[in-house]
Parts: sequence; structure tokens; C-alpha cells
Amino acid sequence: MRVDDDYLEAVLDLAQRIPPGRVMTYGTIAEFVGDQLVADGGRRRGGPRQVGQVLARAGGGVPWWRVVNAAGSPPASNLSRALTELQREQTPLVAAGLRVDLTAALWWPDSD
DNA sequence: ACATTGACTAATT
DNA sequence: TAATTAGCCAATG
Repeated sequence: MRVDDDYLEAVLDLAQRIPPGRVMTYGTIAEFVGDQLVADGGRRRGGPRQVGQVLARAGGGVPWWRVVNAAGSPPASNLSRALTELQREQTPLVAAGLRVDLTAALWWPDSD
């Protein structure tokens, strides 16, 4: 299988592993996926922007609203939709509910 | 091969 | 605390 497909799958899988009410940042995902690919002998991809690119393209079937930037804000393009989903999953929010409370909601694979 | 762009981040103002 | 700037990685034209 090709490396670019691996990257795509790795990002999507990780995104789908995020439990409801929790979130991950683009940067964290990029680091985890990068390490995973290196362990598999693939090329380093590192790059929060690449993660965003993949999620943007992923479309349906992926809980993209559980992935936010370092400030805790969901994508500006679908901000209202994301906030709706986040509220529905009882994700801790701050600043008038515009951003996610990262100190409380931030999650990563080992924190299961 | 060069320039532009994007669901980013960290540092600076 | 919010807005701006510079750095970053890969895809695209």
C-alpha cells in the first residue's frame, strides 16, 4: 500500500477513536500519526495543515468536529455545525461556548 | 521549477 | 485577551 494512503487512514482512524465529549488538536494528531508512520517505516509527514487537509476532504463518516486547533476552536467554515455537535456530546466549552475547554476535553490515545 | 493556498502553531505586538 | 507576523508541510496550478 502507498504511503499517502497510510497517512490518510491513520489520520481518519485516529479521529474516529476520539471519544464523544473529548477533542484532539491538529498538532497532536500530526505528531501521533507522524510517529506511527515512522515506526512502520514510512516517511515523516508531520504537519497540522496536512491533517486539516485530510479531514476537510474526508467529508462524512468522520467526527471532524472533535478535532480543533490549538486555541480550541473548530473549523471556521463549519463553526456553527461543529458547535452544535460539540454541545450535543456535552463537550466542555469556554468563552461563551465558542471554544472547547482544552484543559478538560483534550484527549489522546493513551488516556483511554 | 516557482508561486499560491490551506479546517495550523507559536511568538510578538 | 485579541490581532498580526513569521514559520511550517504538502498539495495544486
